[in-house]
Amino acid sequence: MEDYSIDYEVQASKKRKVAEKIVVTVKLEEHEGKKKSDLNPSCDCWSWRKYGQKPIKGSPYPRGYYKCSTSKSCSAKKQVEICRTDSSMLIITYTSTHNHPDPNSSKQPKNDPKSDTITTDELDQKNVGEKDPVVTSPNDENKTDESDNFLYIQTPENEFHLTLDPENTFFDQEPLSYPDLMNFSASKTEENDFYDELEELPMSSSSFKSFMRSNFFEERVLVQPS
DNA sequence: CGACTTTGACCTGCGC
DNA sequence: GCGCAGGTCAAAGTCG
Repeated sequence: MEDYSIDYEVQASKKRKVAEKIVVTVKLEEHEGKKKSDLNPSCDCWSWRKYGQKPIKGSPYPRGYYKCSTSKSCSAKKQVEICRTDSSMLIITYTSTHNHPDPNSSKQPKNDPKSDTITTDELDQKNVGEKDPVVTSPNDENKTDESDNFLYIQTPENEFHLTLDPENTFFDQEPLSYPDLMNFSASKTEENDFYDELEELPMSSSSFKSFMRSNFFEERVLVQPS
């Protein structure tokens, strides 16, 4: 996972031309037993409104489409899907940027006493000074985006990847490393073989929803690239 | 009652 | 041009 070049060029996807994409990987398993009441949605600076869901070919899991509901004029969007190789991982793809200030910027404390999670501010602080060459921010000029607070790692596919893992062990356990991600797009045969072994979506859309909300919003612990 | 989710239909881009 | 697949719309339903 080294030597990823930094490039913010517009990505031309296989199916569609997509502007800048930011891909975030979130580990979920820590939260499976938690209740909604235990969650801390405020960890997410933005509110999102779901506007669609589609099954994705080759994936047992549907992809959810969300728009920023903080501001009607905001064009920020995200797509959320479960990692194909590890159902405990979420893959969140952000497209477009927010055109309004962070709604929680004034009320989000540096350290939330009710949460042992790392806030986006903390993430930023931790990331600042990191000498890892793969760490970057795609949005140096426009600091209103939540992307400002994330760790971005760009793959050769011109996508920025952020890994969030409550145990900081993502790369150690490696449910899905960058090389793995690359392999997905590189090897159709292996991909299809893998899909043959996958089962049906193990959860209803509603449980998927709560599962998404709860797990993605609650914890943001930065992985230390090893 | 407002905000949000669900879901089928429709739109659009890409490969053949 | 056609068909497929991803992305979006919008009406209806749900929830707090």
